[in-house]
Amino acid sequence: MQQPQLILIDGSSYLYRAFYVPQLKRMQTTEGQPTGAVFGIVNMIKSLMSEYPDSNIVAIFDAKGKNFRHELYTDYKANRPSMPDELRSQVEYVHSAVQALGLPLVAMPGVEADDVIGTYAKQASEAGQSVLVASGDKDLAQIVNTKVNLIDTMKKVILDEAGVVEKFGVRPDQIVDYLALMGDTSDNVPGVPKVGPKTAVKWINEYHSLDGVIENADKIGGKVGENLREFIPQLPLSKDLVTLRCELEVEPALGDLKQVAQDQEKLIEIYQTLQFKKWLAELGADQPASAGAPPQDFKAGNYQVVFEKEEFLAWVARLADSEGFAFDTETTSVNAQEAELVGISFAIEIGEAVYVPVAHSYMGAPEQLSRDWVLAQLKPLLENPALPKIGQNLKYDMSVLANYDINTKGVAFDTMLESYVLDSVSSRHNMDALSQTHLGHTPVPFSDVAGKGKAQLTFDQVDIDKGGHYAAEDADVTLRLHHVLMPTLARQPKLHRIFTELEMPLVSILSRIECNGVLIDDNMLLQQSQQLAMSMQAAEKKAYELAEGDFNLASPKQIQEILYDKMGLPVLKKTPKGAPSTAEEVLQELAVEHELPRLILEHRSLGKLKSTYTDKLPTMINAKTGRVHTSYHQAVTATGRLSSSDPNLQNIPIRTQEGRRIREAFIAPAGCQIVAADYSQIELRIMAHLSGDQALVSAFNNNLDIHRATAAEIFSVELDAVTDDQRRHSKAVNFGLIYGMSAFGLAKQLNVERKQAQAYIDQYFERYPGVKGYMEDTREYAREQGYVETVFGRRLYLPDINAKNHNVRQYAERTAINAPMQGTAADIIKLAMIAVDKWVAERDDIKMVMQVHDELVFEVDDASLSSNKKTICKLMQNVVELKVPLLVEAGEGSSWALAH
DNA sequence: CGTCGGTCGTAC
DNA sequence: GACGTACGACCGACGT
Repeated sequence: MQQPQLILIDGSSYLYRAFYVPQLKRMQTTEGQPTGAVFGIVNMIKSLMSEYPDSNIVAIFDAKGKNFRHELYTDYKANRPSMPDELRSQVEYVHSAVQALGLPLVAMPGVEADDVIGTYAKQASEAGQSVLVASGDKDLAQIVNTKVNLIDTMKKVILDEAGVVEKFGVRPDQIVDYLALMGDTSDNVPGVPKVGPKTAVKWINEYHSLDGVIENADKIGGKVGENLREFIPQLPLSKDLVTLRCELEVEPALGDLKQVAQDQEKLIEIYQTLQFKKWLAELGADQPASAGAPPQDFKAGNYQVVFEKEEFLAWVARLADSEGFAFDTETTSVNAQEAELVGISFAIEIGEAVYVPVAHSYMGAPEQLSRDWVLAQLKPLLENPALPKIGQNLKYDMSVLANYDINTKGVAFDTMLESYVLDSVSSRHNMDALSQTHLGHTPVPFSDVAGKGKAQLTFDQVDIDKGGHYAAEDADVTLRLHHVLMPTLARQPKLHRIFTELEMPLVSILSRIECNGVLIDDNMLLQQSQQLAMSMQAAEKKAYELAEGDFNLASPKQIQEILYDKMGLPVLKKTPKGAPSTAEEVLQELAVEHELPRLILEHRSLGKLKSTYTDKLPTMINAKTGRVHTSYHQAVTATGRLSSSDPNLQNIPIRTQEGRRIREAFIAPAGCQIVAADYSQIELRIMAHLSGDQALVSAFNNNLDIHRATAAEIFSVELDAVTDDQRRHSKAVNFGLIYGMSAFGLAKQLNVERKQAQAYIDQYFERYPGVKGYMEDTREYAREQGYVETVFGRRLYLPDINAKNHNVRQYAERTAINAPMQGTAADIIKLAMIAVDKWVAERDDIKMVMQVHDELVFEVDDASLSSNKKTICKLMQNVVELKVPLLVEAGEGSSWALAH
């Protein structure tokens, strides 16, 4: 059968099968919504569609509720557990996906999917059509004939009549008899005890049918014979149960089943929700349009490479006369601190760009203009604040140029940040992605020019013509992106202000902070590493003794085997995947009773400190500067925070004694002190401002200890009667509120009954009704607008806020609560950095060296320590006026640890 | 031998 | 299932 005219998919059978495929079982979205069954079914349908493009494909599912078989036999499917929640939550998606793929979806109440399939197959084959039934269910073998075949797509085998005989040992018309004899444990259909496939086939081949077997029951000896005779009265019922009803009045009628075109938008929506990235890419929708600008035609540009002085000077003149230009540096490294400039490209008009190579050094490379000479010509332009520069991730180019003593000014438009401010959530902001979405153009990939993997060349080894085209295209694409994104941004005044007054000024500041770097005492860290190694060895040795064997203390899987399988400790909690959890809190619980989990915990925390911090940080010290230069990322987080990497300086330990020692290695050079200034309770203050809640506002206005004040309210006691425990519990409530925590989460955090946690929350909302109202309003606003905003108007889209799925929607709701507070805090510290930097720029006795979300860290000369500290606090506190004051606490010391 | 997803743990 | 935002180490499965 080449191309069957009709394909009938047994949706329900695949639903279960896909769900239980081990590889698919683990699939879920980042929010924890399982997706494997949807993936499996959609994958199967897609492959059928591509294999049989000319066939009419229809999907049939079981309808909800009981069917006629339950009436025939009350115990029908009685053994079957109800559908697991992880599968139930996917059914809705499967149905939408099937329909979005263009397939008619049939689900008839009162009968099973198999009956409907049987009926359609019969009608179609009698009308002369060839039919292919896609199912993993053996029951359907009974409807196979010359026109109707069965396919098991998971195993890729087509069963015709001969195939059925080969697989089951009986003909299709004997399948019901065969099934009746065996029974079916999963459906709870009774059969003859001790009769399985082998015996059933033997009997049917001997006596041709169930009736034949029954007639000859006396001739069969042994225990099975006895069983057969005993169960003969049951067999007609069993046969009835396994026989498909192929004479149904089906709705819709066969003639009305017509596969239609895919609904791309709907598919994209589903794939986005379920995070099926590969398929999004197939639909060209992996980068959703945020600016809504129609992709323009991208005509190949006029790209040149410049080798001659005169030609270059002509370009310099043009750049100087322009009203702004896009540029891009090409270098030897993605790390700006280590990067050497290889070339630089410019674009003034769309479609025209030039590349100036200055340091390509492969064998046979043509002679180029000298780097120093080129930079000397460019320096006045690049440092001219009145000449606007456009770039993609300009911080990188600025940092590279800074190492050639060029202090880039007029850093006006960064396309990465234009995109980020427009939509921080649903898009990525790298140039290739932006070009794809907004220009409908795929730039030459870097790997095409430089290769990939081990064989990847640094740009100085890249052929000048190839590299020149690549580099010129980058400048051109950047300019084009700017022309698309900036007008969109300009139409939204609040976002435009965030961009021009917050994000763009920050670019130079971050470049400077990175360039400053921070001084690290590597000897101190190496010593700590050695101590940690010794402690770890000791823990390891004891653990092996207790476990009576060696195992990897760092492997959750092996710990699982030892603790739960070998030692039989109780499983207190499972991971989302169903494996017994070895997470910190679980082991902590077990550690009360047992030594081994305590040792594992100890080993784990020591190992974490060692590998992530004390071993790693010394390797990150730049050989030239002797300092550590992190990268701050300005277009990563959904809320507007910065992130830090290579190394991440925003998660250096502080909460535990041993961890805190790492901060002792963050030091000031001789003659300087570290000053750390952090906003006190900034997110709660923002909550007070946003909600306007009287009690909360007045608590801050009276400069109360906020957790104590909360405790006084929740527990209805006087401020000075608050116990330590009450304060601790209130602190958790305050944090929980910021994160949109539930009673369950709070209970877990505090190790109290859920009821008690709920009582705290209820009491809180009663005492702070403004907060309650604010949270309700925020959810409502998010549902209506599809986004939430910070105080300054930074926008955060919540595409899932109206999702059907409970989990997904709740996740979006928590984000809606948290984002305005976290985002406003991020905006405020960015403003503070701008204010502080303006002041710092005019002095040489202070440097900004780190930002950690609500904290700024400086190196300050001893001489001007106390006055500078005061100024920092003043600048940070007064950067914005809210309904409550901002409080900044600053400390000083020879190390970061001491500055707290 | 590299890539990638899952899990865990650090920060605010 | 259940607390928001990140980065990164390690493990183990998988593919070249």
